[in-house]
Amino acid sequence: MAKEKRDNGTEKAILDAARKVFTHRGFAGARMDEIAREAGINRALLHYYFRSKDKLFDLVFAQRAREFFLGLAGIIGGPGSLEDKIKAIVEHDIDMIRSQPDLPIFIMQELTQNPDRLVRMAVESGANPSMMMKAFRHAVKEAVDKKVVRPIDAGQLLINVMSLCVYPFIAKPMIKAVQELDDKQFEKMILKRKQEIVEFVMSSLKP
Amino acid sequence: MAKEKRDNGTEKAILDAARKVFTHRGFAGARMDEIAREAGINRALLHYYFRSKDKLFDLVFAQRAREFFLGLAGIIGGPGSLEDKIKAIVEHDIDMIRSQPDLPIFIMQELTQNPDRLVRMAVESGANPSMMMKAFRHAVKEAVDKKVVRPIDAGQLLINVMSLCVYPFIAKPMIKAVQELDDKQFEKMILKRKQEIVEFVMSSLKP
DNA sequence: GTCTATATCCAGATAGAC
DNA sequence: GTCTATCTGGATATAGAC
Repeated sequence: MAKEKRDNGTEKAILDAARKVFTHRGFAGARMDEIAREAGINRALLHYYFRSKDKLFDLVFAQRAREFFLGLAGIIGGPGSLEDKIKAIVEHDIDMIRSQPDLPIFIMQELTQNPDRLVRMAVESGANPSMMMKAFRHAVKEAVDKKVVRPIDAGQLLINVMSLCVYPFIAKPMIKAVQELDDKQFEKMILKRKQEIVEFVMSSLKP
Repeated sequence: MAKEKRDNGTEKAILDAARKVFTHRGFAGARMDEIAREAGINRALLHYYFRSKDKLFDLVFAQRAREFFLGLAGIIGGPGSLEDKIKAIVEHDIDMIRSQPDLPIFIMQELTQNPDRLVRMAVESGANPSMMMKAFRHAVKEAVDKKVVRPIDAGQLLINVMSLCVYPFIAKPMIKAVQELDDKQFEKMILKRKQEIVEFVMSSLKP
């Protein structure tokens, strides 16, 4: 198995494993040993590739946060009518989170633990919140002026849409218990939800 | 400082401290040492009172989960029209979480880590999800029959209302960054939100 | 580059004095 | 009941052989 230089296969295996374990357990709950096993190697090799748990975590977190934000930022800040944006946000959010259900809670948990991290990352990535919100506010204003939607605060509306998409995944165990769903039924509920959210929001916005 | 029997003051101080630290850091991130310092005592005394970290955590979690659910269950399962229920849920949720912002993320994180915990606790507490949902479904059906609201799935509606209330707190650091709010402005946004949510939901439900 | 073995550190838990 | 000192286990990190 001896290779000569840094093995990309191994490096990728580690990063994949780290992503999985950190996302599921959080930084404090993650064990280097579990990451190693998941990657099919041993702890020593982990440290050979990424020196420390902190360093590895930083890489993973940055990557995951980007996943979570970048697509979204593009939609919110991009062109299109308000209705287009809302539909695209719902589509994007639900698909993204469905394929990695514990992503949001991971991001939020680590972010509450260390809020400046986000600010630092945002600066580095060159993302521009104020441009993005400006575009969104503009779309809202346009729709209101055209009388296709009732007057509403753009900030609150954006929070509403995100809430409706993300929360069900965060609260999954609770919802399953309260509504007595098994995994299959929960999945079915989520599938209906894209349409449900768009309908719920657009219906609320009718003038 | 020597007392003779179990000191209620100390016990309470410990539980308060544990509640605070566990809720903020999660089980894995919490340190017995931090709890001790927060309670103004030392680690040894912690163990004297509550034997182990696990035991202490179980107490705290059970208490917190009850806080989160019980009031809510009463509202959802209780009497009143659909609109009454919705208003009461929003009122209750926002007030509760405002006074302890990292409660939801704590519950959800620990619950994903160990989903059966909730089921066990529910059984012990005698809570009855199916009765509760039945009452809620009934309220929805009644409102639909009376034509005061459009037809809608009761389960999805309940998720919608909870989402709108809880998510903003979970996503606080993100919202602050994206919408460029400081703490004061965030607080103002939340204050407006009770009214905003009720309006948003009722407006969506119009037939 | 990958492994086994080991060092180091830290956090939970106990012993024993007061 | 409360403290200081200590034990023990587990987890991160390094050394060194292959």
